[in-house]
Amino acid sequence: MTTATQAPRHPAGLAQKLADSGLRSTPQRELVYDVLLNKRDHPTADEVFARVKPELPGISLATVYNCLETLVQCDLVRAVNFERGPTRYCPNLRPHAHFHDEVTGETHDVDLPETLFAKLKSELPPGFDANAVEITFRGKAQSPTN
Amino acid sequence: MTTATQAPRHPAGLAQKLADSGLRSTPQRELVYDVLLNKRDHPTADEVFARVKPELPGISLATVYNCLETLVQCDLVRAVNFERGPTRYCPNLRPHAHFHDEVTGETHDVDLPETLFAKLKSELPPGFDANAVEITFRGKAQSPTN
DNA sequence: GAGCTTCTTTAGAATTATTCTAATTATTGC
DNA sequence: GCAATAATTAGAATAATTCTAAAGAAGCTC
Repeated sequence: MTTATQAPRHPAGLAQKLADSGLRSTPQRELVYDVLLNKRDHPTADEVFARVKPELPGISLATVYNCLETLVQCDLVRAVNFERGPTRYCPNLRPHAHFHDEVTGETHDVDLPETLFAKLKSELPPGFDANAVEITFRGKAQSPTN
Repeated sequence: MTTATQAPRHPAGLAQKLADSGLRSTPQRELVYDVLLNKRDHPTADEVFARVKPELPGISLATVYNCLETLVQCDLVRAVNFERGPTRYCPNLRPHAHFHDEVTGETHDVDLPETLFAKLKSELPPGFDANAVEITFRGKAQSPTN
C-alpha cells in the first residue's frame, strides 16, 4: 500500500490542528469528527457513539468522550449545553446562535450578524469583559425542509 | 393565635401563585423560595439543600428538587444551565442575561435593554418564532464589591 | 370532627451522564 | 527492534437527577 490511495476526509484540518496541539491523528478522532460534520444535528456523546460504532465496532464510549473533549480543546468543535441533559456537540465554528424547537426538540444553528454579537458585548456594564457570547432561542420553527 | 402575627416573607406572591396552579403553600416551598431570594448567586439544588437544612432539618434532597421544579412551573424561578454541571436556579424574572466569570466561576445577572431582546428575535430568519431568548456571556469581571 | 381524598414529603433505590483507573495497544523516535 | 510516549479500552466510580412506594399533612363532606 503506497501513499495517497485514499483522500483525507477532512479537507485540511483535523490532522494539522491536532498536530498543532501536539496530538496525534487517530482513526477514532477522525471518525468522531466525521460524524459531527456529516450530520450537524448537535448529537450527544451517546448518539455520536451509536453513529461511530458501525464503522469502528471496537470503539468504546469512553473514547468517544475523549475524542469529543480533544476536538473541543483543539477548537474544532463546540460543546453546547442548553437545559439539563447531556452535552451536545456542534462543529459549526462561525459565531452563531442556537434555536431550540420546543415541539420537536431539535436544535438549529442560526447565523446572526457579527455586529450583533459586538453590540451585545458593548452593552455590558463597565467592569465586565466578555470573550464569548452564547445565544439560545426557544420557540417553534416551521421546518423548512418538510 | 390570631391572624397577622407574622408577616409573610414573600410580599405577595408565593402562596397566591401556587394556588393559581392548584398547588399548596408548604413550609418547604416557602423556605426554598426564601433562600433563593435571599442569596441570589444561582445556587444548585445541592446548595439550596444545604441552606435550607438548618432551618428545616427534616427536609430531604428529593423535596428540594420537587420544590425547585414546582417554583419553575409556577414561573417564580428560572432554571439555568450553562455548561455541563448541575442546574442552577435564579429568582430574577426580569429579562436579563448571565455573565459567567471564568476566573471565579460566579454568575452575575446583567440587565440588558428590552429593545435588545426584541432586536435579537427580529433577526431570526423567517419561520422561526422565538418566545424566549437566553444570553450568556463568558469572561472576566472585576468584582464591583471588593 | 371522623373519615375520605388528594397533595406533599420522605428515604432510598434506580437511572443517566460523565469521569476515572489501570491495563493494553498503537505510534514515534532513536 | 526497543524504549518512551500517547491513545484506547473495559469496567468501576462518581455526580446529578428522577423514580417509587410508603408515610404524613391538609382540605372537604357530612
